[in-house]
Amino acid sequence: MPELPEVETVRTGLEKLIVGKSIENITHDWEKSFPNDPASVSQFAIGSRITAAKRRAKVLLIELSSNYTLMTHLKMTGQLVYVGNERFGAGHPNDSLINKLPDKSTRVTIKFTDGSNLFFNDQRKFGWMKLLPNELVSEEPFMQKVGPEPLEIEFTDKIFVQRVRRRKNSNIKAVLLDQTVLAGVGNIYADESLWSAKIHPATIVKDMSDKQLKLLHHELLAVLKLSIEKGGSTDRNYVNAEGKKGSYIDFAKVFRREGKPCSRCGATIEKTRVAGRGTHLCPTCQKH
DNA sequence: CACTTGACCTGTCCGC
DNA sequence: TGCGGACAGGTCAAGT
Repeated sequence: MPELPEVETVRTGLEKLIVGKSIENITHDWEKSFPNDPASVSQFAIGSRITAAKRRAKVLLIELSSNYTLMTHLKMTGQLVYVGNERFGAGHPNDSLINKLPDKSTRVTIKFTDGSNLFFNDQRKFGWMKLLPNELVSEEPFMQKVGPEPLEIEFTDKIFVQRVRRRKNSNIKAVLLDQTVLAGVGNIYADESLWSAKIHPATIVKDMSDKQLKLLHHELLAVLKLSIEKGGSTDRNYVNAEGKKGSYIDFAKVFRREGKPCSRCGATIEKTRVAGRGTHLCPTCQKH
């Protein structure tokens, strides 16, 4: 669920909430969620200060004053939630998530010297947080092969078309989900952008025109930008760094709207399987 | 090589 | 009510 807009929203929150804080201690309850050498953790994380919160694709890069980075992937159910000292503070009802943490899904707890905490919660344990020297971050296999950031100005429609066409025999949905083609798109924004561009998700790339692909590029950027504006999509688990949900799902045209009318033509939205994923589409607007 | 499928996990929902 | 199975969907490894 956390895709580019969700991870970017978390990043913005972390930048505001934890940059400048010093780490007092880190604990974890699941090895794969925090697979780091304890000696490195005590030497390069404990006692360090958070200097920046960056993002590349769906990966968060929390930089430390020791020139190490806490590289974090939320995968499907990961959450990074900051909890300050005032648990029952203004704007937070007693039953809000931040008053319940840590809970049974808390995998890693980063305690700061001022008594506040950053909790890495992850129900399904697919996510991870690993400590690396800054210079080794770009050496990670994923970072080596991941494609360009779609919202960077250099990512033109020409480059989009060029990169998508490398996968000429695949269906367009699989290509949008391929992180080596472009970074950050997941199931929600693949479905939403294909609806916007009136393209059937199972369309094979070689059967598509440049005009169609350029339109898809345009619609994808619009969808990603709108979602960032709305704080991302909360389908099930996603919350931002303050434990709050995003509202993009209220603006979604097809995702989780199966059985409901298409806002463009009135036909009933369908759910099917494309590229091994649950796929939402309008059977009338999105023809092969 | 290009492309597809299964594994990693837990919680929820649906049918019997 | 309880129980099995399908499903959720990001990424990597293994398969065709």
